[in-house]
Amino acid sequence: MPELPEVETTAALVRPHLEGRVITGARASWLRSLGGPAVAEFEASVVGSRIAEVTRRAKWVVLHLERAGRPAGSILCHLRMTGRLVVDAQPGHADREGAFERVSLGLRGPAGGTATLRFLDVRKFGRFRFVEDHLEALADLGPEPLGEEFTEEWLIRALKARKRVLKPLLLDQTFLAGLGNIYVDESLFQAGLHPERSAHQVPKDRARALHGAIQSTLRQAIEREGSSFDAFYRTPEGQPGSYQHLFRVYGREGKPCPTCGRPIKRLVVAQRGTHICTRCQPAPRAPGKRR
DNA sequence: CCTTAGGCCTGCGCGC
DNA sequence: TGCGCGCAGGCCTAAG
Repeated sequence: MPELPEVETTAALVRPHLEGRVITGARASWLRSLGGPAVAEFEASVVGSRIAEVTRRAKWVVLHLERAGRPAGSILCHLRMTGRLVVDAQPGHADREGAFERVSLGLRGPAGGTATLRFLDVRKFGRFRFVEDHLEALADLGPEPLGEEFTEEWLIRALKARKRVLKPLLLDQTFLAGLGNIYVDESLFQAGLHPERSAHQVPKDRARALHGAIQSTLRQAIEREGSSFDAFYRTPEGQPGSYQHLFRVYGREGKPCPTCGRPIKRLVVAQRGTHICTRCQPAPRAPGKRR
């Protein structure tokens, strides 16, 4: 559950269980998840801090920490492919999911109640790390697609300035932060753009369409709490998101295009499975080839 | 600057 | 049923 809408959903769902609680302990069973430091070092950085606020930036969940009312660094969590955050009211019950726990934090509430934040991650690509300065750590990210900076004019100029293939550019988090494979495919379809077009050749009206497509796709996905494919990967509350039912092209190879009825094609662009309607998203003219 | 291949990991579904 | 293969929502690195 790893693109912007799924991360937004995750942050919203853990927020009420985390804000205001104090970290009383830390454990890690997969060291790479911590992204560098040893467990003891990580523990020393976070234990005793209070989680003041839970926010999202791009595909990162940010736990803002405080000590004695002053900022004391952040925990940055990236779910990558299979990461999940769950909060248990009762610490440490060993169920099926327990096997995939990589990091956990013991928590104490203002009223004294305890809980456990668990970072679960089947494939171990995700990260759960402490940083002193989250702004510095995330400085390379591009604008938020639902933020103020991301305007039609910004996108028109930004596309014009880049000589890159459209899909990998949209997946590049330093260009625009938060899109992944699913929402890029869905947005390009909605905008009528072929994923292999050159960014600088996208006409203004298509760029405007893309801007609208990205925002509406993400907003609708957030409304439906993201996309969930199988029974295992779910929101922290155990409920699947439902946006997958609204996919127009992603994962729909061979099924009819919702607009024209032609079968959806699957191709590989920049090593990523890519889904398009060849009629609604016409291919770019091959270089050197006329009419 | 850009692009591609490989690596990181595990589990699932498919065809044989 | 079992086995090998290809696939997966991400992203970093090295090399061309």
